Amino acid sequence: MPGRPRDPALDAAILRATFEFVEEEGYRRLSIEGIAARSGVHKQAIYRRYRSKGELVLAALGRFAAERLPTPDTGSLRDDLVTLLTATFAAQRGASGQLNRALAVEALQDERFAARLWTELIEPRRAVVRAMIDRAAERGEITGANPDFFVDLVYGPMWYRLLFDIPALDDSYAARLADTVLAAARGPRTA
Amino acid sequence: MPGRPRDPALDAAILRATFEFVEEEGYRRLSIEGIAARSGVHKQAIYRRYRSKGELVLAALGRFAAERLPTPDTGSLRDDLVTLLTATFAAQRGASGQLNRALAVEALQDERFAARLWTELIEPRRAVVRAMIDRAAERGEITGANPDFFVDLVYGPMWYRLLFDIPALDDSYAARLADTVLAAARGPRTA
DNA sequence: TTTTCAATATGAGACGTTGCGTATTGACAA
DNA sequence: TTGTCAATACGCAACGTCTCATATTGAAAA
Repeated sequence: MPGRPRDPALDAAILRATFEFVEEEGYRRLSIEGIAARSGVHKQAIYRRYRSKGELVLAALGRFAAERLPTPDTGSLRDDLVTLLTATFAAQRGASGQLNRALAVEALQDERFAARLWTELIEPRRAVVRAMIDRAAERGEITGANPDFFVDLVYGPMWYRLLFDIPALDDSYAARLADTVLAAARGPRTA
Repeated sequence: MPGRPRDPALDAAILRATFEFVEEEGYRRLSIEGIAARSGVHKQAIYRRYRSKGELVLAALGRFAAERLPTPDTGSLRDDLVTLLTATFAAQRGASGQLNRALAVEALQDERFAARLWTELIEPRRAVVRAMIDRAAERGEITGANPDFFVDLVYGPMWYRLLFDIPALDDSYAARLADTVLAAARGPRTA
């Protein structure tokens, strides 16, 4: 039962190397063996911790990025959205974007991993937006129909640009998206 | 100069095998060697025609799916959108969806291929929606600001669900999305 | 208290597999 | 004579597994 404990320095070295690697060279060249070589950690030490590259990237993203995203509650749906999206998009322009791309590749090739990604990463972030929408509905700011669908409207364009054109995800894009979601959530002009 | 001409039967066999393969087994197992084995065509015959798996899939999608999408012009933006999205989403639930996923994987790993994909496939489809929006603006149905941004609103959620949950792309999703884009395009309620 | 022992981690290195993309060969069609 | 065809082999990269000797830990035995 006791056994030698895992070296926490290796945990950190692995995640750090993953982060740096993907930031410098993009997802294309990211490989377990590459991370092992870069971090000086043996390949097996990585496989002992993560079953696949996807799990490793998921852990790396959780460690370095997810906690830094805000959970705004300003009293205005638009301000909440702008705050969240500005920070989120800024992260996508850095390592987070590359890691998200990596996760997308893994998810596209493995349905079970896609499910894990959804519940562990995507859904929690959806919940943040859903809560913002719910609060706005309570305040009477919008009509509360289908909050879940509006969440797609928020994150859909982000992933779309994450796939094809990350630099498009700038502050003005965030603001426009916030305005647009707001307009849509308010319902058709002809009440 | 002439030399022996390529066998058109091979062209067809390759594309057909690609189509069937991806439909039955998803993208995960799609490989040039697998397609070669399945179609009875030799690997080199494929490489003679396509430089990479991405180009092959791009060709297959162009051949079997892209031409079947409608270019509606009903006189109503909502009807145009519903018609286009219903047909597009239906295609995504079949082989087109798998092929698009395959293209996404290739694009994520190769910037140059991503650029090709954008200009050859994504942009033409965006143009269809942009044209619909432009016509609506001319009719005074909507305010004509930023048609390109609204195109993101149309295709963003589609790719998002293409990544994580294809079955969600049903007729009701198409209708809701059309309604929502319309509401957003009309601008804020307070004129 | 000291020793022993089972359990686990570590780096090093090798292994078989898959898929990539390239090259060679000889037959064959224009 | 040129380019396609099938067949086959090749080098490369990365995967994921395995064995080995060594190191580190907690618990049990002396």
